[in-house]
Amino acid sequence: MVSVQQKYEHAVIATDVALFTVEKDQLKVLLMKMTKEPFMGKWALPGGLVGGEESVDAGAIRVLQEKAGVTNVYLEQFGTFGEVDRDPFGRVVSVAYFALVSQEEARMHVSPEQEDSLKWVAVQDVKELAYDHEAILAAAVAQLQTRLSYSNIAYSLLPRQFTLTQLQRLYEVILDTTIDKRNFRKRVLASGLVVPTGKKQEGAANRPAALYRFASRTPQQASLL
Amino acid sequence: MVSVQQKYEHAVIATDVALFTVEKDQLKVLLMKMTKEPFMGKWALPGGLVGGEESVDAGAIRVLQEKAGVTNVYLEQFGTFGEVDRDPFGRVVSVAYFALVSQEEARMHVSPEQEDSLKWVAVQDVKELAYDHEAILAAAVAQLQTRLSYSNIAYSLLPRQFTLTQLQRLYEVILDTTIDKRNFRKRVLASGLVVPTGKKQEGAANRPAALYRFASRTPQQASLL
DNA sequence: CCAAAAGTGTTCAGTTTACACCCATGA
DNA sequence: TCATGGGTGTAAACTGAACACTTTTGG
Repeated sequence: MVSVQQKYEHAVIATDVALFTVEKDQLKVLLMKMTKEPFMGKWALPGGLVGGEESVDAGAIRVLQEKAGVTNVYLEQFGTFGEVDRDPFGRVVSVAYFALVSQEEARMHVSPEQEDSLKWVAVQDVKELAYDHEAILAAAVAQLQTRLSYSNIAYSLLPRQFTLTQLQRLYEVILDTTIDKRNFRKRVLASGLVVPTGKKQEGAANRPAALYRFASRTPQQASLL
Repeated sequence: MVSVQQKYEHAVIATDVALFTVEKDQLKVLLMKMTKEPFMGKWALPGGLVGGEESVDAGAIRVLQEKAGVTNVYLEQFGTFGEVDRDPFGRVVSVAYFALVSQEEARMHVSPEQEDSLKWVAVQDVKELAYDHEAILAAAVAQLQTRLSYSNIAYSLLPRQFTLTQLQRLYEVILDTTIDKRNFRKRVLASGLVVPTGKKQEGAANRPAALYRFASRTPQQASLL
């Protein structure tokens, strides 16, 4: 498995992962602070080199585990970035993924005391990332929007049980639109992808909302809207 | 630009390109015959290694030029295939693209006498390709279908001037559906993406068809249907 | 005059949008 | 009792789908 490697100039393969969550009506992405030159102090998407004996997908899963402490999340490859000069360190081609976690998982794995090295940033507030990560992030957001519109992946951004208002806000935040409440509810329930649990939310200073769950928590191509 | 390369195990980057055309009411893809073991005699998508000083996109353009003699075509990256064992030759990660040419260009660059090493095969007749190219081709076709539905890229599969029936057949062949003629014409003309040239086809044993052209021959996101 | 493909409108059903008020709870 | 978000239906506009016959040419 090494015969090629003497004969050609090589590129190193890396993966970068845009890990998203939705919190406080904002789409947020996990960023890490770079500790080495030439990007020292700048923020970047979590990433890492792919090992010689692991698949690229496995590399992305490992990066998520090692850098963000997160496992078992929705993960989707959306593009490969291969400009010669994208990494001043050498010839590195990056295969980019996006991943989704619920707000609870997000908080569980990234503690506030890590804030100096690892933090959740609202996508709209992201400025100046290392490498070509601004372009990668922009592509990740675009892909997330498309995917949300054509699949049930919203399940991976919400707790097991949720209210229809939570679900609606999720769509509004990610797609950056507003949706009519009555029309949204009609369509979501008619789709059959979301079903009532019979339970109600407790403790809010208002009428308690009915709780729903996704009929299936495996990715499928079908629109809620 | 080489500092990384002593420290890690590397993968070699390749690109594979699914070059499509539509001919005789069939979606066809260009295949090459492998001349080396372990795939000698098998057919594969044109592909090649990416050089150390060229971007991955540039590599794909070069592969198209060198292997198929084709330049200046619509080219889109759609996925990266990174299983460890996908290439028995060594650790090769492949960035996959699809490309589109009109039938005239297809014939111009691939002559019938090359048939033993290079040929156009109807996608539905493709069997057993080298490497993981069956999976790559399947993904390419899926991406082509999606893209055709949401953009004007059909322009790159047709001559500059074409009849609406040609355009409709193109959609029917690629999307594998049938479309109502009157509805199709209404929508295409209403879209404004296709405009009449005022000319008519000559020489057919039937009523001559009006010739149309695409208002713009640069890719844009907008649906004809 | 025959074969072949071009060209052309209308109706109906289903879907999408817009829109405003009462309800249940905790503080 | 007030503030907060939960929950509900209908009418109008629009969009998509179905459908058949006449026209023009070459042979």
